[in-house]
Amino acid sequence: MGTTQLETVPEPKYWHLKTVLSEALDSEFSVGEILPNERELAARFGVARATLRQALEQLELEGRLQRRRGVGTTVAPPRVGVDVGTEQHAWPGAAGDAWQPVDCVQDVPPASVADVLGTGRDEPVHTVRRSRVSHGQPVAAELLYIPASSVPDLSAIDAPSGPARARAVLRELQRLELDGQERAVELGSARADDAKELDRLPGAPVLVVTTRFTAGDGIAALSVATYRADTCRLTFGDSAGVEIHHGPERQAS
Amino acid sequence: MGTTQLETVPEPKYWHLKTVLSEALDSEFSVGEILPNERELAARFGVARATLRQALEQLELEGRLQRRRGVGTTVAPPRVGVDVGTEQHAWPGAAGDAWQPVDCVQDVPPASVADVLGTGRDEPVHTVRRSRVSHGQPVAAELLYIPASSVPDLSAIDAPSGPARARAVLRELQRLELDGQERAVELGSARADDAKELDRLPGAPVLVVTTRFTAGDGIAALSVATYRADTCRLTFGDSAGVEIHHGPERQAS
DNA sequence: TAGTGGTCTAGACCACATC
DNA sequence: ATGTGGTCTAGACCACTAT
Repeated sequence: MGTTQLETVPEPKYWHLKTVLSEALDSEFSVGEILPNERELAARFGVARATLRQALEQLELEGRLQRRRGVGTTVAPPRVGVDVGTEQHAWPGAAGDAWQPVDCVQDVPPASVADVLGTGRDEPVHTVRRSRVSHGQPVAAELLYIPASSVPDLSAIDAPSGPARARAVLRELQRLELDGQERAVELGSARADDAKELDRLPGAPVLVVTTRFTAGDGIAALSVATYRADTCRLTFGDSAGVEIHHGPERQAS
Repeated sequence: MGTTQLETVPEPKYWHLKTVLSEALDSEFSVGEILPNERELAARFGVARATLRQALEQLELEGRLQRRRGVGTTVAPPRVGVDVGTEQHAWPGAAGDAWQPVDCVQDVPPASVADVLGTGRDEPVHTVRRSRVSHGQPVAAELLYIPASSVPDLSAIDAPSGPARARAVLRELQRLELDGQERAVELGSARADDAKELDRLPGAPVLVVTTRFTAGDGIAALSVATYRADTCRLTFGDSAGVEIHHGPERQAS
Protein backbone atom coordinates (compact mmCIF):
# COMPACT_ATOMS: atom_id res chain seq x y z
CA MET A 1 0.00 0.00 0.00
CA GLY A 2 1.03 3.56 -0.50
CA THR A 3 0.90 4.46 3.16
CA THR A 4 3.89 6.29 4.48
CA GLN A 5 5.61 4.37 7.26
CA LEU A 6 3.78 5.60 10.33
CA GLU A 7 5.48 6.09 13.66
CA THR A 8 6.47 2.53 14.41
CA VAL A 9 8.77 3.87 17.09
CA PRO A 10 7.60 2.49 20.42
CA GLU A 11 8.97 5.06 22.84
CA PRO A 12 10.38 3.32 25.90
CA LYS A 13 8.15 3.59 28.93
CA TYR A 14 10.79 5.20 31.11
CA TRP A 15 11.41 7.84 28.47
CA HIS A 16 7.77 8.73 28.27
CA LEU A 17 7.58 8.66 32.07
CA LYS A 18 10.47 11.06 32.27
CA THR A 19 8.66 13.50 30.00
CA VAL A 20 5.47 13.29 32.02
CA LEU A 21 7.29 13.72 35.31
CA SER A 22 9.32 16.59 33.92
CA GLU A 23 6.19 18.46 32.94
CA ALA A 24 4.63 17.73 36.30
CA LEU A 25 7.70 19.16 38.02
CA ASP A 26 7.32 22.37 36.06
CA SER A 27 3.63 22.82 36.71
CA GLU A 28 2.72 21.08 39.94
CA PHE A 29 5.73 21.10 42.20
CA SER A 30 7.89 23.67 43.94
CA VAL A 31 11.61 23.59 44.65
CA GLY A 32 12.31 21.53 47.72
CA GLU A 33 8.99 19.76 47.68
CA ILE A 34 9.00 16.05 48.42
CA LEU A 35 7.63 13.68 45.80
CA PRO A 36 5.63 10.58 46.64
CA ASN A 37 7.87 7.60 47.29
CA GLU A 38 9.01 5.33 44.49
CA ARG A 39 6.62 2.49 45.25
CA GLU A 40 3.64 4.78 45.16
CA LEU A 41 4.78 6.63 42.04
CA ALA A 42 5.35 3.32 40.27
CA ALA A 43 1.88 2.13 41.22
CA ARG A 44 0.33 5.42 40.18
CA PHE A 45 1.90 5.18 36.72
CA GLY A 46 1.29 1.46 36.42
CA VAL A 47 4.92 0.45 35.94
CA ALA A 48 7.46 -1.61 37.84
CA ARG A 49 9.55 0.22 40.35
CA ALA A 50 12.72 -0.42 38.34
CA THR A 51 11.20 1.34 35.35
CA LEU A 52 10.15 4.29 37.44
CA ARG A 53 13.64 4.46 38.86
CA GLN A 54 15.12 4.62 35.37
CA ALA A 55 13.15 7.80 34.77
CA LEU A 56 14.08 9.27 38.16
CA GLU A 57 17.75 8.53 37.55
CA GLN A 58 17.72 10.57 34.35
CA LEU A 59 15.92 13.46 35.98
CA GLU A 60 18.46 13.42 38.79
CA LEU A 61 21.27 13.37 36.23
CA GLU A 62 19.76 16.47 34.66
CA GLY A 63 19.66 18.21 38.00
CA ARG A 64 15.88 18.27 38.26
CA LEU A 65 15.59 15.92 41.24
CA GLN A 66 17.56 15.08 44.31
CA ARG A 67 17.26 11.66 45.93
CA ARG A 68 18.52 10.77 49.36
CA ARG A 69 18.36 7.32 50.88
CA GLY A 70 16.19 7.16 53.96
CA VAL A 71 14.72 10.55 53.21
CA GLY A 72 13.01 10.75 49.86
CA THR A 73 13.02 12.45 46.49
CA THR A 74 12.85 16.23 46.34
CA VAL A 75 12.63 18.78 43.59
CA ALA A 76 16.10 20.20 43.08
CA PRO A 77 16.82 23.93 42.87
CA PRO A 78 18.32 25.22 39.62
CA ARG A 79 21.95 24.29 39.22
CA VAL A 80 24.37 26.66 40.84
CA GLY A 81 26.85 28.35 38.54
CA VAL A 82 30.39 27.67 39.72
CA ASP A 83 33.17 29.75 38.27
CA VAL A 84 36.18 27.75 37.16
CA GLY A 85 37.52 30.90 35.50
CA THR A 86 39.54 30.77 32.37
CA GLU A 87 42.50 32.94 33.08
CA GLN A 88 43.06 33.58 36.75
CA HIS A 89 46.77 34.09 36.44
CA ALA A 90 47.35 32.76 39.89
CA TRP A 91 48.51 29.61 41.62
CA PRO A 92 46.09 27.50 43.57
CA GLY A 93 45.97 28.81 47.09
CA ALA A 94 46.34 32.45 46.07
CA ALA A 95 44.45 34.97 48.15
CA GLY A 96 40.74 34.85 47.54
CA ASP A 97 40.41 31.57 45.78
CA ALA A 98 37.34 29.49 46.45
CA TRP A 99 39.08 26.50 47.98
CA GLN A 100 39.69 25.45 51.54
CA PRO A 101 42.72 23.32 52.40
CA VAL A 102 41.80 20.12 54.19
CA ASP A 103 44.93 18.04 54.38
CA CYS A 104 48.34 17.46 52.89
CA VAL A 105 50.44 14.34 52.76
CA GLN A 106 53.46 13.20 50.83
CA ASP A 107 52.48 10.21 48.79
CA VAL A 108 53.07 8.31 45.56
CA PRO A 109 50.44 9.54 43.08
CA PRO A 110 48.54 7.40 40.54
CA ALA A 111 50.70 6.40 37.61
CA SER A 112 48.73 8.61 35.22
CA VAL A 113 49.42 11.64 37.40
CA ALA A 114 53.09 10.82 37.71
CA ASP A 115 53.32 10.59 33.94
CA VAL A 116 51.82 14.04 33.47
CA LEU A 117 54.01 15.55 36.15
CA GLY A 118 57.04 13.89 34.68
CA THR A 119 58.02 12.42 38.02
CA GLY A 120 58.93 8.80 38.50
CA ARG A 121 56.09 6.39 39.11
CA ASP A 122 57.45 5.59 42.56
CA GLU A 123 58.35 9.14 43.49
CA PRO A 124 56.20 10.67 46.23
CA VAL A 125 54.76 14.14 45.69
CA HIS A 126 52.93 16.61 47.91
CA THR A 127 49.26 15.76 47.75
CA VAL A 128 46.95 18.51 48.96
CA ARG A 129 43.28 17.89 49.54
CA ARG A 130 40.98 20.86 49.25
CA SER A 131 37.24 21.31 49.22
CA ARG A 132 35.01 23.91 47.72
CA VAL A 133 31.75 25.09 49.20
CA SER A 134 29.08 27.16 47.51
CA HIS A 135 25.81 28.33 49.01
CA GLY A 136 26.49 26.22 52.07
CA GLN A 137 26.78 23.00 50.08
CA PRO A 138 29.98 21.15 49.17
CA VAL A 139 30.30 21.33 45.40
CA ALA A 140 33.77 20.02 44.67
CA ALA A 141 36.66 18.00 46.06
CA GLU A 142 40.16 18.46 44.74
CA LEU A 143 43.44 16.63 44.83
CA LEU A 144 46.42 18.84 44.08
CA TYR A 145 49.65 17.13 43.15
CA ILE A 146 52.81 19.17 43.64
CA PRO A 147 56.23 17.68 42.91
CA ALA A 148 58.78 18.24 45.66
CA SER A 149 60.88 20.15 43.16
CA SER A 150 58.20 22.84 42.90
CA VAL A 151 58.43 23.71 46.58
CA PRO A 152 62.06 23.03 47.51
CA ASP A 153 62.19 25.12 50.66
CA LEU A 154 59.94 23.37 53.11
CA SER A 155 62.46 23.17 55.95
CA ALA A 156 60.50 25.52 58.19
CA ILE A 157 57.43 23.29 58.20
CA ASP A 158 57.51 20.44 60.63
CA ALA A 159 53.92 19.29 60.53
CA PRO A 160 53.89 16.02 58.56
CA SER A 161 50.29 16.50 57.48
CA GLY A 162 47.08 18.43 58.14
CA PRO A 163 45.65 21.73 56.91
CA ALA A 164 48.53 23.71 58.36
CA ARG A 165 50.97 21.85 56.17
CA ALA A 166 48.66 22.27 53.19
CA ARG A 167 48.67 26.02 53.67
CA ALA A 168 52.44 26.04 54.02
CA VAL A 169 52.95 24.10 50.79
CA LEU A 170 50.56 26.38 48.91
CA ARG A 171 52.34 29.42 50.32
CA GLU A 172 55.65 28.16 49.05
CA LEU A 173 54.12 27.56 45.64
CA GLN A 174 53.34 31.28 45.26
CA ARG A 175 57.06 32.02 45.06
CA LEU A 176 57.29 30.38 41.66
CA GLU A 177 56.47 32.29 38.54
CA LEU A 178 53.33 30.92 36.89
CA ASP A 179 53.56 30.61 33.13
CA GLY A 180 50.06 29.43 32.39
CA GLN A 181 47.43 26.82 32.98
CA GLU A 182 45.58 24.37 30.82
CA ARG A 183 42.21 22.95 31.66
CA ALA A 184 40.13 20.00 30.59
CA VAL A 185 36.65 18.88 31.61
CA GLU A 186 35.27 15.38 31.37
CA LEU A 187 32.64 13.17 32.88
CA GLY A 188 33.54 10.74 35.62
CA SER A 189 32.09 8.89 38.55
CA ALA A 190 32.95 9.74 42.12
CA ARG A 191 35.51 7.65 43.94
CA ALA A 192 34.56 6.59 47.45
CA ASP A 193 36.56 9.35 49.15
CA ASP A 194 35.30 12.12 46.89
CA ALA A 195 31.74 10.86 47.16
CA LYS A 196 31.91 11.09 50.93
CA GLU A 197 33.18 14.64 50.77
CA LEU A 198 30.47 15.61 48.27
CA ASP A 199 27.72 13.96 50.33
CA ARG A 200 26.89 11.56 47.51
CA LEU A 201 27.10 7.81 46.99
CA PRO A 202 30.17 6.35 45.32
CA GLY A 203 29.77 6.28 41.57
CA ALA A 204 27.73 9.47 41.46
CA PRO A 205 28.32 11.42 38.22
CA VAL A 206 30.91 14.17 38.55
CA LEU A 207 32.54 16.68 36.28
CA VAL A 208 36.28 16.22 36.50
CA VAL A 209 38.26 19.39 35.90
CA THR A 210 41.95 18.75 35.32
CA THR A 211 44.28 21.72 35.42
CA ARG A 212 47.96 21.67 34.61
CA PHE A 213 49.94 24.57 36.02
CA THR A 214 53.07 25.27 34.03
CA ALA A 215 56.14 27.10 35.22
CA GLY A 216 59.42 27.33 33.36
CA ASP A 217 60.24 24.03 31.77
CA GLY A 218 57.39 21.84 32.90
CA ILE A 219 54.35 21.07 35.01
CA ALA A 220 54.70 22.60 38.46
CA ALA A 221 51.39 21.34 39.78
CA LEU A 222 48.40 19.29 38.71
CA SER A 223 44.90 19.76 40.03
CA VAL A 224 42.16 17.16 39.68
CA ALA A 225 38.89 18.63 40.89
CA THR A 226 35.62 16.68 40.91
CA TYR A 227 32.41 18.71 40.87
CA ARG A 228 28.95 17.36 41.64
CA ALA A 229 27.45 17.01 38.17
CA ASP A 230 23.89 17.05 39.44
CA THR A 231 24.08 20.41 41.19
CA CYS A 232 26.79 22.32 39.34
CA ARG A 233 27.06 24.26 36.12
CA LEU A 234 30.69 25.14 35.43
CA THR A 235 31.07 28.67 34.16
CA PHE A 236 33.99 30.25 32.38
CA GLY A 237 34.28 33.98 32.65
CA ASP A 238 31.63 36.16 34.24
CA SER A 239 28.49 34.24 33.32
CA ALA A 240 28.09 32.65 36.73
CA GLY A 241 24.75 34.29 37.41
CA VAL A 242 23.02 33.29 34.21
CA GLU A 243 20.31 30.69 34.21
CA ILE A 244 19.70 28.36 31.33
CA HIS A 245 16.77 26.42 32.60
CA HIS A 246 13.74 24.51 31.54
CA GLY A 247 10.59 26.05 32.74
CA PRO A 248 8.64 27.68 35.54
CA GLU A 249 10.29 27.41 38.87
CA ARG A 250 8.70 28.28 42.13
CA GLN A 251 9.89 28.29 45.67
CA ALA A 252 8.58 25.87 48.27
CA SER A 253 6.57 27.64 50.92
CA MET B 1 33.64 -5.48 73.92
CA GLY B 2 36.55 -3.24 73.22
CA THR B 3 36.92 -4.29 69.60
CA THR B 4 37.19 -1.47 67.13
CA GLN B 5 34.34 -1.42 64.65
CA LEU B 6 35.65 -3.54 61.83
CA GLU B 7 34.84 -2.86 58.21
CA THR B 8 31.11 -3.53 58.26
CA VAL B 9 30.83 -1.86 54.89
CA PRO B 10 29.47 -4.41 52.42
CA GLU B 11 30.67 -3.06 49.13
CA PRO B 12 27.91 -3.35 46.52
CA LYS B 13 28.46 -6.19 44.11
CA TYR B 14 28.31 -3.98 41.04
CA TRP B 15 30.94 -1.69 42.51
CA HIS B 16 33.31 -4.55 43.15
CA LEU B 17 32.52 -5.93 39.72
CA LYS B 18 33.40 -2.61 38.17
CA THR B 19 36.77 -2.66 39.87
CA VAL B 20 37.51 -6.19 38.75
CA LEU B 21 36.43 -5.46 35.18
CA SER B 22 38.40 -2.25 35.13
CA GLU B 23 41.57 -4.07 36.09
CA ALA B 24 40.87 -6.77 33.53
CA LEU B 25 40.49 -4.10 30.86
CA ASP B 26 43.91 -2.72 31.73
CA SER B 27 45.70 -6.01 31.76
CA GLU B 28 43.89 -8.44 29.52
CA PHE B 29 42.17 -6.49 26.77
CA SER B 30 43.17 -4.23 23.90
CA VAL B 31 41.39 -1.21 22.51
CA GLY B 32 38.62 -2.25 20.18
CA GLU B 33 38.48 -5.80 21.47
CA ILE B 34 35.02 -7.31 21.94
CA LEU B 35 34.06 -8.51 25.41
CA PRO B 36 32.00 -11.64 26.02
CA ASN B 37 28.30 -10.88 25.90
CA GLU B 38 26.39 -9.76 28.98
CA ARG B 39 24.70 -13.08 29.67
CA GLU B 40 27.99 -14.90 29.64
CA LEU B 41 29.80 -12.28 31.70
CA ALA B 42 27.01 -12.36 34.28
CA ALA B 43 27.21 -16.13 34.49
CA ARG B 44 30.98 -16.02 34.73
CA PHE B 45 30.85 -13.63 37.69
CA GLY B 46 27.88 -15.35 39.26
CA VAL B 47 25.57 -12.34 39.28
CA ALA B 48 22.29 -11.41 37.64
CA ARG B 49 22.50 -9.70 34.30
CA ALA B 50 21.04 -6.50 35.71
CA THR B 51 23.84 -6.30 38.25
CA LEU B 52 26.48 -6.84 35.63
CA ARG B 53 24.85 -4.15 33.51
CA GLN B 54 25.11 -1.69 36.38
CA ALA B 55 28.86 -2.17 36.34
CA LEU B 56 29.07 -1.91 32.56
CA GLU B 57 27.01 1.28 32.59
CA GLN B 58 29.47 2.97 34.90
CA LEU B 59 32.44 1.85 32.86
CA GLU B 60 30.77 3.20 29.74
CA LEU B 61 30.07 6.48 31.54
CA GLU B 62 33.76 6.72 32.34
CA GLY B 63 34.66 6.15 28.72
CA ARG B 64 36.23 2.75 29.26
CA LEU B 65 33.67 0.75 27.29
CA GLN B 66 31.47 1.22 24.29
CA ARG B 67 28.25 -0.74 23.93
CA ARG B 68 26.21 -1.02 20.78
CA ARG B 69 22.92 -2.82 20.49
CA GLY B 70 23.04 -5.75 18.13
CA VAL B 71 26.82 -5.66 18.06
CA GLY B 72 28.40 -6.04 21.45
CA THR B 73 30.59 -4.39 24.05
CA THR B 74 34.02 -3.20 23.02
CA VAL B 75 36.96 -1.64 24.81
CA ALA B 76 36.86 2.09 24.11
CA PRO B 77 39.89 4.07 22.98
CA PRO B 78 41.06 6.89 25.29
CA ARG B 79 38.81 9.91 25.20
CA VAL B 80 39.56 12.35 22.44
CA GLY B 81 40.48 15.86 23.50
CA VAL B 82 38.14 18.36 21.90
CA ASP B 83 39.11 21.99 21.99
CA VAL B 84 36.32 24.32 23.03
CA GLY B 85 38.88 27.11 23.32
CA THR B 86 38.52 29.88 25.80
CA GLU B 87 39.04 33.00 23.83
CA GLN B 88 38.64 32.56 20.13
CA HIS B 89 37.58 36.11 19.48
CA ALA B 90 35.45 35.06 16.60
CA TRP B 91 31.83 34.43 15.75
CA PRO B 92 30.58 30.93 15.11
CA GLY B 93 31.07 30.17 11.47
CA ALA B 94 34.32 32.08 11.20
CA ALA B 95 36.90 30.63 8.86
CA GLY B 96 38.53 27.51 10.23
CA ASP B 97 36.11 26.64 12.97
CA ALA B 98 35.43 23.01 13.65
CA TRP B 99 31.74 23.02 12.82
CA GLN B 100 29.82 22.04 9.75
CA PRO B 101 26.48 23.72 9.00
CA VAL B 102 23.67 21.23 8.54
CA ASP B 103 20.47 23.20 8.37
CA CYS B 104 18.82 26.48 9.22
CA VAL B 105 15.21 27.29 9.89
CA GLN B 106 13.35 30.18 11.41
CA ASP B 107 11.55 28.93 14.47
CA VAL B 108 10.29 29.82 17.92
CA PRO B 109 13.00 28.71 20.37
CA PRO B 110 12.44 27.11 23.79
CA ALA B 111 11.27 29.61 26.38
CA SER B 112 14.53 29.40 28.30
CA VAL B 113 16.47 30.35 25.16
CA ALA B 114 14.12 33.21 24.36
CA ASP B 115 14.61 34.55 27.89
CA VAL B 116 18.38 34.55 27.54
CA LEU B 117 18.24 36.18 24.12
CA GLY B 118 15.79 38.74 25.39
CA THR B 119 13.41 38.04 22.55
CA GLY B 120 9.73 37.42 23.07
CA ARG B 121 8.65 33.88 23.85
CA ASP B 122 6.68 33.72 20.64
CA GLU B 123 9.23 35.44 18.45
CA PRO B 124 10.91 33.19 15.90
CA VAL B 125 14.71 33.28 15.59
CA HIS B 126 17.18 31.82 13.13
CA THR B 127 18.02 28.34 14.32
CA VAL B 128 21.16 26.89 12.81
CA ARG B 129 22.04 23.24 13.22
CA ARG B 130 25.69 22.34 13.04
CA SER B 131 27.67 19.20 13.70
CA ARG B 132 31.22 18.62 14.73
CA VAL B 133 33.32 15.67 13.68
CA SER B 134 36.63 14.57 15.13
CA HIS B 135 38.73 11.60 14.06
CA GLY B 136 35.94 10.50 11.77
CA GLN B 137 33.39 10.28 14.56
CA PRO B 138 30.61 12.76 15.32
CA VAL B 139 31.40 14.29 18.68
CA ALA B 140 28.95 17.12 19.04
CA ALA B 141 25.66 18.54 17.79
CA GLU B 142 24.87 22.20 18.13
CA LEU B 143 21.85 24.45 17.95
CA LEU B 144 22.71 28.07 17.32
CA TYR B 145 20.01 30.64 18.05
CA ILE B 146 20.38 33.97 16.30
CA PRO B 147 17.78 36.71 16.72
CA ALA B 148 16.63 38.27 13.48
CA SER B 149 17.95 41.59 14.75
CA SER B 150 21.51 40.24 14.69
CA VAL B 151 21.40 39.56 10.95
CA PRO B 152 19.09 42.24 9.53
CA ASP B 153 20.22 42.07 5.93
CA LEU B 154 19.09 38.68 4.70
CA SER B 155 17.28 39.93 1.62
CA ALA B 156 19.72 38.34 -0.78
CA ILE B 157 19.05 34.85 0.54
CA ASP B 158 16.00 33.16 -0.82
CA ALA B 159 16.50 29.60 0.39
CA PRO B 160 14.05 29.09 3.27
CA SER B 161 16.22 26.39 4.86
CA GLY B 162 19.12 24.03 4.28
CA PRO B 163 22.89 24.30 4.71
CA ALA B 164 23.13 27.06 2.12
CA ARG B 165 20.92 29.28 4.22
CA ALA B 166 22.88 28.33 7.34
CA ARG B 167 26.09 29.49 5.72
CA ALA B 168 24.44 32.70 4.59
CA VAL B 169 23.19 33.52 8.09
CA LEU B 170 26.59 32.80 9.59
CA ARG B 171 28.25 34.95 6.96
CA GLU B 172 25.99 37.87 7.83
CA LEU B 173 26.81 37.38 11.51
CA GLN B 174 30.50 38.09 10.85
CA ARG B 175 29.64 41.70 10.03
CA LEU B 176 28.80 42.42 13.66
CA GLU B 177 31.50 43.36 16.10
CA LEU B 178 31.95 40.62 18.71
CA ASP B 179 32.36 41.93 22.22
CA GLY B 180 32.92 38.67 24.02
CA GLN B 181 31.61 35.26 24.83
CA GLU B 182 30.68 33.48 28.01
CA ARG B 183 30.66 29.74 28.36
CA ALA B 184 29.17 27.23 30.74
CA VAL B 185 29.44 23.45 30.88
CA GLU B 186 26.98 21.10 32.50
CA LEU B 187 25.83 17.52 32.35
CA GLY B 188 22.73 16.61 30.40
CA SER B 189 21.10 13.76 28.56
CA ALA B 190 20.75 13.67 24.82
CA ARG B 191 17.45 14.63 23.28
CA ALA B 192 16.19 12.32 20.56
CA ASP B 193 17.43 14.48 17.69
CA ASP B 194 20.87 15.06 19.17
CA ALA B 195 21.18 11.39 20.06
CA LYS B 196 20.54 10.43 16.46
CA GLU B 197 23.19 12.82 15.25
CA LEU B 198 25.69 11.56 17.80
CA ASP B 199 24.96 7.92 16.99
CA ARG B 200 23.78 7.22 20.52
CA LEU B 201 20.49 6.28 22.15
CA PRO B 202 18.26 9.02 23.51
CA GLY B 203 19.14 9.85 27.08
CA ALA B 204 22.84 9.18 26.61
CA PRO B 205 24.99 11.39 28.85
CA VAL B 206 26.26 14.52 27.16
CA LEU B 207 28.25 17.56 28.12
CA VAL B 208 26.23 20.63 27.28
CA VAL B 209 28.31 23.68 26.41
CA THR B 210 26.33 26.89 26.39
CA THR B 211 27.94 29.95 24.84
CA ARG B 212 26.50 33.44 24.85
CA PHE B 213 27.95 35.73 22.22
CA THR B 214 27.65 39.37 23.19
CA ALA B 215 27.73 42.33 20.85
CA GLY B 216 26.94 45.89 21.81
CA ASP B 217 24.02 46.00 24.15
CA GLY B 218 23.03 42.37 24.41
CA ILE B 219 23.22 38.75 23.35
CA ALA B 220 23.68 38.48 19.62
CA ALA B 221 23.69 34.70 19.48
CA LEU B 222 23.37 31.70 21.74
CA SER B 223 25.00 28.36 21.10
CA VAL B 224 23.92 25.14 22.82
CA ALA B 225 26.34 22.38 21.92
CA THR B 226 26.00 18.81 23.18
CA TYR B 227 29.15 16.69 23.25
CA ARG B 228 29.26 12.93 23.72
CA ALA B 229 30.29 12.57 27.34
CA ASP B 230 31.57 9.04 26.88
CA THR B 231 34.09 9.82 24.16
CA CYS B 232 35.01 13.47 24.70
CA ARG B 233 37.28 15.39 26.99
CA LEU B 234 36.67 19.11 26.59
CA THR B 235 39.89 21.09 26.57
CA PHE B 236 40.44 24.78 27.11
CA GLY B 237 43.56 26.22 25.62
CA ASP B 238 46.25 24.12 24.01
CA SER B 239 46.09 20.99 26.13
CA ALA B 240 44.15 18.98 23.56
CA GLY B 241 46.85 16.38 23.10
CA VAL B 242 47.39 15.54 26.74
CA GLU B 243 46.22 12.26 28.15
CA ILE B 244 45.03 11.84 31.68
CA HIS B 245 44.31 8.18 31.75
CA HIS B 246 44.09 5.20 33.97
CA GLY B 247 46.50 2.51 33.00
CA PRO B 248 48.16 0.47 30.29
CA GLU B 249 46.52 0.78 26.94
CA ARG B 250 47.28 -1.39 23.97
CA GLN B 251 46.04 -1.46 20.43
CA ALA B 252 43.91 -4.30 19.10
CA SER B 253 45.77 -6.29 16.51
C1' DT C 1 17.82 -16.15 11.41
C1' DA C 2 20.81 -15.85 15.25
C1' DG C 3 22.94 -13.11 18.59
C1' DT C 4 23.57 -8.71 20.77
C1' DG C 5 22.36 -5.05 24.00
C1' DG C 6 17.91 -2.44 25.67
C1' DT C 7 13.61 -2.58 28.24
C1' DC C 8 10.51 -4.36 31.68
C1' DT C 9 8.54 -7.10 35.45
C1' DA C 10 7.45 -8.57 40.34
C1' DG C 11 9.25 -9.66 43.64
C1' DA C 12 13.13 -9.68 47.87
C1' DC C 13 16.34 -7.83 51.07
C1' DC C 14 19.58 -4.12 52.73
C1' DA C 15 21.42 0.51 54.43
C1' DC C 16 20.17 4.67 56.10
C1' DA C 17 17.52 8.59 58.25
C1' DT C 18 14.00 9.82 61.18
C1' DC C 19 10.89 9.54 64.81
C1' DA D 1 10.13 0.78 64.58
C1' DT D 2 8.95 2.72 60.32
C1' DG D 3 9.68 4.38 55.83
C1' DT D 4 12.85 5.84 52.38
C1' DG D 5 15.89 4.96 48.44
C1' DG D 6 19.72 1.39 46.98
C1' DT D 7 20.86 -3.29 45.56
C1' DC D 8 19.86 -7.72 43.58
C1' DT D 9 17.48 -11.59 41.36
C1' DA D 10 15.61 -14.59 37.54
C1' DG D 11 13.23 -14.42 34.43
C1' DA D 12 10.69 -12.32 29.75
C1' DC D 13 10.34 -9.87 25.55
C1' DC D 14 11.91 -6.22 22.18
C1' DA D 15 14.94 -3.61 18.77
C1' DC D 16 18.76 -3.80 16.29
C1' DT D 17 22.90 -5.71 13.56
C1' DA D 18 24.96 -8.95 11.08
C1' DT D 19 24.99 -13.04 8.22
